[in-house]
Amino acid sequence: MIRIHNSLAGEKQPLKPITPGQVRMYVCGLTVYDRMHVGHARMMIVFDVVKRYLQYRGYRVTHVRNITDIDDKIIKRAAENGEPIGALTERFISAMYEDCDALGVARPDLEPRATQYLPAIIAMIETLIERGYAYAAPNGDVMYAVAKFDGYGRLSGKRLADLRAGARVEVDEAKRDPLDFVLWKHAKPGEPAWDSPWGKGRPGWHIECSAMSVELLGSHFDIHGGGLDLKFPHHENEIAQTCAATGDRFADIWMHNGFVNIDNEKMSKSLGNFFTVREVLAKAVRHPQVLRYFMLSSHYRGPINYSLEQLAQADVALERIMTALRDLPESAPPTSEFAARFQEAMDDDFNTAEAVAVLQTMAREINTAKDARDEPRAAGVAAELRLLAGVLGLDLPKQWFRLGHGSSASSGPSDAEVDRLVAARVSARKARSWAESDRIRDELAQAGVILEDKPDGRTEWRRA
RNA sequence: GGCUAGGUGGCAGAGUGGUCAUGCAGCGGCCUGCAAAGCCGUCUACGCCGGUUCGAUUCCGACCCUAGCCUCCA
Repeated sequence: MIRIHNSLAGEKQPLKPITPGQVRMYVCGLTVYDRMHVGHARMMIVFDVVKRYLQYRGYRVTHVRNITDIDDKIIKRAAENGEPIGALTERFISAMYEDCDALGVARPDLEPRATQYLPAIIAMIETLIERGYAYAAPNGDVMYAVAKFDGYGRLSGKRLADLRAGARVEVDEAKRDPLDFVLWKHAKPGEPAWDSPWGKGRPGWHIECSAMSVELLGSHFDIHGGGLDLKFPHHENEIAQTCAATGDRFADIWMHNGFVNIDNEKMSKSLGNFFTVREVLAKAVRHPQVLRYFMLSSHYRGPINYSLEQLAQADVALERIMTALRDLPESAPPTSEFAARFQEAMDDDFNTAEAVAVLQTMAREINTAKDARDEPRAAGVAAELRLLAGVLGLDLPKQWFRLGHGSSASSGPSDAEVDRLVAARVSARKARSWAESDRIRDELAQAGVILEDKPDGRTEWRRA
């Protein structure tokens, strides 16, 4: 039984798919006007792992992740660049794929874009007006009348009165209630616009997710996810829109991943304290899997503090697993003694930190078997380790030991040169010329290459 | 001000009413020509104050502190 923390209930609840054996999940994706940063990467990785694990547990998963390809920031950025909007969004959609592919984040099953769903969006707004939940404002916008929806605030634990009291009220003549939000924005001259019953304009941000999720998954589905910052108002508004328009329950479980912090402050565009995935992968880690391991080593709901030190720790920890797996045949039949503990951890609201601890325990078991010269067992546990790591999306790259951290790999000697020096040292050791042997080892150490002499006379090397 | 999370050993980070997180770092040992890797052993932990309990880091209450949301944001 998989239990998931449901933001709507404030507690863990058992996953009970509406259709047995099948999980339908909608995750709010990106607004494509810039490169992904590490915070986005966390969301991508978290729900990638959710999907992989549900599949591992035998569910068929339909994973929808939208792309917001029209909104104020996109329009603004395109204008700044003097670039057509379509060209801008295509560029950053490609960039998103590039980053996700590097991180091993699987593509969603369906990836709707707002601009492709205008009819569904407009239809939903019309329904909301018909049902009295929305109104056309004098300025041409269409607004959602928050007060009309009974359950407003349930997800985020807010009350309308509190919201009004604490509101830094933006005076907007078009709104009957300061908390009302826009469903349809009338177009200003020069802005991209679609025809609608209310004149030319574009959809508000919240309505697109309501319309697209209902269109693709129906008015009642299993999981709706996204970053914690979307809980209010975005998801609150989605619930208000969808439930009012369909009369159905919408998502049963709401999942929110925590933030990536820097110096204990949220990483975000507005604070300017963000690192893009591309620069992190290029400069801060030897392999994208290090970033994934870093994300997995703490719980998805809590905050995670981004720093080079933390990445270095993740690197060392992942290397321990790589080292255990080294030199073992991949074809061995896997053991099945750790899956239960792994599964117990993951069943409990996707406790990847605990799951990773199981992986580390397996690494120790492999090393112990190696020490005991029990190769079949070492290979068997290694095979199971690979299997379970795969469920977390860790693919354990073969080239790991050649990679090294950034600088040593790029500026040091080539692999061929290292191989040559290592061979020379093996000869020296055979002749018991320890001075020469140590000289070569020191030379390589200077270049960031660490040697390991094996009991059988071989010498392996890796970059630090 | 309202609401929501959280405060765990040198660091990171899980978890639990009474024997183990896990990784890194430290210390002692084994292994090694010496190393490296690995293995074994080992060390100071649960913000503060009360309460419940045979027993609380784990439950309850107050307090202090931190972060987030209440405005676009994964």
